[in-house]
Formats: sequence, structure tokens, C-alpha cells
Amino acid sequence: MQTIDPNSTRGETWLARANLRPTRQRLLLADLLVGDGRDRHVTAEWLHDAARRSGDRVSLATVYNTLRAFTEAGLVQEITVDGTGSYFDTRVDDHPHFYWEDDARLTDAGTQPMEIVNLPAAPEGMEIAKVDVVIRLRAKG
Amino acid sequence: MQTIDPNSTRGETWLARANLRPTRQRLLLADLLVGDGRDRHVTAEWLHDAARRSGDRVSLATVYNTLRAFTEAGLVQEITVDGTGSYFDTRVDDHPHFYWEDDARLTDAGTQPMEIVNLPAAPEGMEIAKVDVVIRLRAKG
DNA sequence: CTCCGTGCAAATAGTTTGCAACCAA
DNA sequence: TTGGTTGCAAACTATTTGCACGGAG
Repeated sequence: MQTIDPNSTRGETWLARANLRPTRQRLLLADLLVGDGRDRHVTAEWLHDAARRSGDRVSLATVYNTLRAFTEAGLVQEITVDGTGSYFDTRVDDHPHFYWEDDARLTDAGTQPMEIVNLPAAPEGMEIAKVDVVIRLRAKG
Repeated sequence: MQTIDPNSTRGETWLARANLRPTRQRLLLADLLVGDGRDRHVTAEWLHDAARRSGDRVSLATVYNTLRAFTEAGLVQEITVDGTGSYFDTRVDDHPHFYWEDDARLTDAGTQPMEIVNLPAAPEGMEIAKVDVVIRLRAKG
């Protein structure tokens, strides 16, 4: 019987699920992303800073490469909301987002499943890969 | 009574509506955008090439500056679909788009008005500025 | 005549890549 | 050992900006 270390297990399992080699850097980033089981929407920049804050050091290029690897493995999904920068979402199903224009933050929108009536049908020979819904918010007033 | 030149009037009117000074470059780009009255989804690159093809010459920087000016004047709306490059849509109301992943093309989706049931409500103190809906298409099979 | 608009080149922001050193299997 | 991974710097792409010239009002 082995003791479970709550600090690293979650990220480790997560990486294993995608057959990604558990290197020091990947474990660190994985734990920052899913260590507490909460969904996250991060930018490469944010994740790089978070790694630093945690004391460890990872190069920015590696953060990008790693996020790309996670995306290709289906562990996260990439969301682009305005030309400058992508967000990576640890929740990978198709769901709507809030984009807070004032502070350039992305969060999940609501909790209830959303439904689109009269969703345009895919043209002949095409199929719908995904429907991106981004609700842009601004301060009222 | 004045004769109406169908080759330039539409773009001219369009610029006038936004109080934008009708320079040679702006008239050219405006006509390429709305000259035939059809809605268009263009990239800066495409518009720059189109200008060239038409014989006239406009610098790429001016194309960018001009598209920015048109956007700020509300003549077009900017749509970002994946990190690389923006599209500018001559139709400015809030409507859904098809994004053809295989050839990186953006078009209007369907003709019927779309409706979203259970659209998440804006959080306290916030209001919904816009709802971006992009339906990603890929070849079936 | 006075500014706004334009062109060019250089700057910028975000992201990717080449290559040598490194490390998990 | 060996091929996948990392770090750094340089390359890249899309876009913006500084500045001198030019044209619209």
C-alpha cells in the first residue's frame, strides 16, 4: 500500500492519461493547472509567472510547447478571444465562456447547459467540429 | 441634378456616413469592401492583395490603419477566430459565423435568426456587450 | 494653410523553432 | 543508450507606430 502525495498525484495521473512523459516541468505545470481540481483558464504568460511564484523555474518556450502538447493530447482546449493571446481551458467539453473585456479575463459562463435554437446546419459535405460561444462582458453604466 | 457613378458612390456614401475623409486609398478599399453591396469577410492581407489586383496600390500599413478606422467608426466589425489574423465583416449586427477550418475562411452562417435558450445572465454589475458565435466546420468523413 | 492621412521602415507582441545539453525509460 | 524534452536565442507572423511627405478641406 502506498501513500498518496496530494501535491503531485493529480497532475501525474492527468499526464499519464495522455501518455505524456512526466518530466519535472510538465508535472509542475500540470499541478498548477489541475492540482486543486478546479477548472482554469490561463494564458502562457500567467502560467509562466505562476511557475515562478511557486519557486520553480521553467522557460517561457517550454510553457508554450507544453501547453501545445497538452492541447494536442486533449487535456486542455485552446480558446482565442481577441487577436492578442490564447487562453487554455482545463475543461474540455464544448461550453460557453464569459470574456471580461475590462480585465481581459476568461471564465466559464453560467452553470446551466445552454441550448441554441435554429443553429445553422452545416453545409453539404461539412460537419460541425465545435461551436464557440463567447459572451463579452463590460462594466454596466 | 447630378449623375451617379455606380463605381464609386457606394463606398463614398459609406465613408460619408462615418465622417471619414474620402481619400483615394479609403475610397478604393471601401469600394472593394462594399462596392457591390454584398457582405464580405476579409483579412488585411486579402484586402491588400485585392487592391493590388485592381491595379491600385496601397501600403499594407494603410490597409491596417484603414480597417482599424472603419472598425472604430462602426462600418465593419472585427472577428477573431484563431490567434493568427483577424477578419473584418462588413455586416455589423450580432450574427453567427461559419469558420471553415480547412481553408481558414469565414462566412455568415445560415439565414434564419438564431436564438440561444438559457443564455447565461451577465454577472452583477456587468452587461453583455456582444455574443460571439463561431461554428467551426470541417470536411465530413 | 493646416491637419489628417499615407508610406516606409522599424518596433512590438505573442508564439514557434533550431540546436546543443539533458534526462526519463 | 536513445529518443523525447528543455532552454536559450533567434526566427516568425500579424499588427502597430514614428516620422517625413502629401493631399483634402
